[in-house]
Amino acid sequence: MNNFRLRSINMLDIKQMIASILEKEIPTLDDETIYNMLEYPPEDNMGDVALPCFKLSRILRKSPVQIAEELVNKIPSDPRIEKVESLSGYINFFLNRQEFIKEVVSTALRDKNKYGSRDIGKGKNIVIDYSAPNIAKPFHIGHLRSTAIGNSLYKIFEFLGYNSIGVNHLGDWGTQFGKLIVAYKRWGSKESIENGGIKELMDIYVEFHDEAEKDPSLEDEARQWFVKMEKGDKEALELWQWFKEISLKEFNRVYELLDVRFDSHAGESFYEDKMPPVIEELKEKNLLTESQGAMIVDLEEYQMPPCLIIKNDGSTLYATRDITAAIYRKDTYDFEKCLYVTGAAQSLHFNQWFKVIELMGYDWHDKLVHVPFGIVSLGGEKLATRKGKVVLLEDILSEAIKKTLRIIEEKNPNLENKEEVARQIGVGAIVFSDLSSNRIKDVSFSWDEILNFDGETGPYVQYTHARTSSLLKRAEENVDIGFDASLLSSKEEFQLVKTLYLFPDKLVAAMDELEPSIITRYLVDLAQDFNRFYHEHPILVEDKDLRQARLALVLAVKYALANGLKLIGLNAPERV
RNA sequence: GCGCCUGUAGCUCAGCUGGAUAGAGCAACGGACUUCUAAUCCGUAGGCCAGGGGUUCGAAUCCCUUCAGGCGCGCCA
Repeated sequence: MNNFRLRSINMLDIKQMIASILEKEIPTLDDETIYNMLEYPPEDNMGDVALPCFKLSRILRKSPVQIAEELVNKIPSDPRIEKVESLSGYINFFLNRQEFIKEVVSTALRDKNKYGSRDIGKGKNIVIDYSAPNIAKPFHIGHLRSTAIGNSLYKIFEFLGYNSIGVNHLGDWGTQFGKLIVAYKRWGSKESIENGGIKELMDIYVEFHDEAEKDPSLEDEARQWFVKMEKGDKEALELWQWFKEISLKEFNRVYELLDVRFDSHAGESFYEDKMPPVIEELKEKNLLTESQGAMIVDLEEYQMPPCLIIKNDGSTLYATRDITAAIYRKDTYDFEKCLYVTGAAQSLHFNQWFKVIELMGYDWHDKLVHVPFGIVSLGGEKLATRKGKVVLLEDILSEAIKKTLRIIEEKNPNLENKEEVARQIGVGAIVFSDLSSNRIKDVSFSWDEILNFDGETGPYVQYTHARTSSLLKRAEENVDIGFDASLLSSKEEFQLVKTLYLFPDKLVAAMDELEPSIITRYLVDLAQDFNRFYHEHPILVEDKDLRQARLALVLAVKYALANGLKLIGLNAPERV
């Protein structure tokens, strides 16, 4: 999504600052080019921003070492820069630390819970399709990915000024309901379903598949029930509605725990009556061809298998629904982008129907974006609802909450509202873990790993945030931008500020790459730098000026941690 | 068979718009609580960046190729 890409959005952009100085000294290059050549050096003794001169070598026909040395001497002194050095072909810029610290910390203190936010998406709508569980099937660990990634993207776009529209495209239509009706009539009862909820529905669904292997006529029966649903049969629709209610009740319980909300729940059934005109349109545009009794859009020209629109029995498919839904959403929301947060296994499907939208002549086809993620496996095996091989998300969340409560009882038994804090941290641990590696990687579910609260975890970052709160509460004094930055002179403090400085850029990178894990990992870095600082330097010291300066840094970090946590869908409790 | 994705420390992963000695966490071992919450911090150990070619002043990063794993490839979503 390169059209989201911006240069740094920092008010204080140190690369920009240095690029504009260099531009005057290197007339052959514009500041844009120089800007992109600048990098952050790996070691402290190499300064804070560096320009490798190797590429200049060819243009200027001199050795990189020579170029670096000559340029260093030409660069005029600047109050924002402490010194400039040349080292083996690099020009290393050392910032005026005091000024840099002042600027970065003050910005955070001024912006507070808006720190890092922007209005670059002002007036633009982003539709995000995520979660989308199937009715009557359990909400398992695999569904968490779509939910967590989508929810986080929702918040990131909002924070950067877009108007996000969250859509839960519920899987609430299809032949599986026919199967459920058959199963219910044979093995279910009103009471058992009322009591057992989705677990009971799943059990009879699994039973259906077991029995259907022996008796294939059950499949026909199921299909007939689905046909009845489509024809508006009262009994069928009442059962469907009932299954849906039971499922939604449970889903909502999970969404409540996760703090996830949607702006629309228009699912598959919503598009039932909207498909015929779209099919008509496909016909009019001469895109449909008959093949083996079905209607398809041929995509051979584009090196893809055909996109199936209508089955040979006349019923529609998911591509039909997705095409219809996309057109509906474009009409309804006039989106800048419409994101589909679903598994990587569906890539081909999305490429196919995106192409169909293009062939229909819609110029907004390039605003549709599939946001794929890797699969969750369980001990190396794929999760399969039909086999009953699942780990329910609710079970994982409640285990994590229980564990958190035990830790609180042990470490901080006098904590107020333990239950709520335990929920925030327990759930946070799970969500954080799910958002900590690149979306595309497959993950293997492990109880040990997901219930680990040490190291690079949600509880670690939340704990660090609570530390900042605790310090500020104990201090009981006003912290403002009047602090003396020259007192923050240690390497831990400077390192912490350097990391803090990156926060706004990380948000843009996360949006640009549609990758919440960029924020998750950043928070770990920031928390690590903070904890080192915390360990090394007492904050609540006697000296008022020093205390004020350190508290200002603590508060600035607190804003970044809290805002970052919020953007990946976690709470930031004041006390743990 | 064709296509897409992945392969970095024992494990889980960063780093991939090429740049300075490849970084974290977990696990292991050794340290640090009379002091702001030890869900913390410090140290030790652990790498032919899957293999092989190429491009380049410079490759974990780009290109080609081989291997391994995952996923997909017409009436499920």
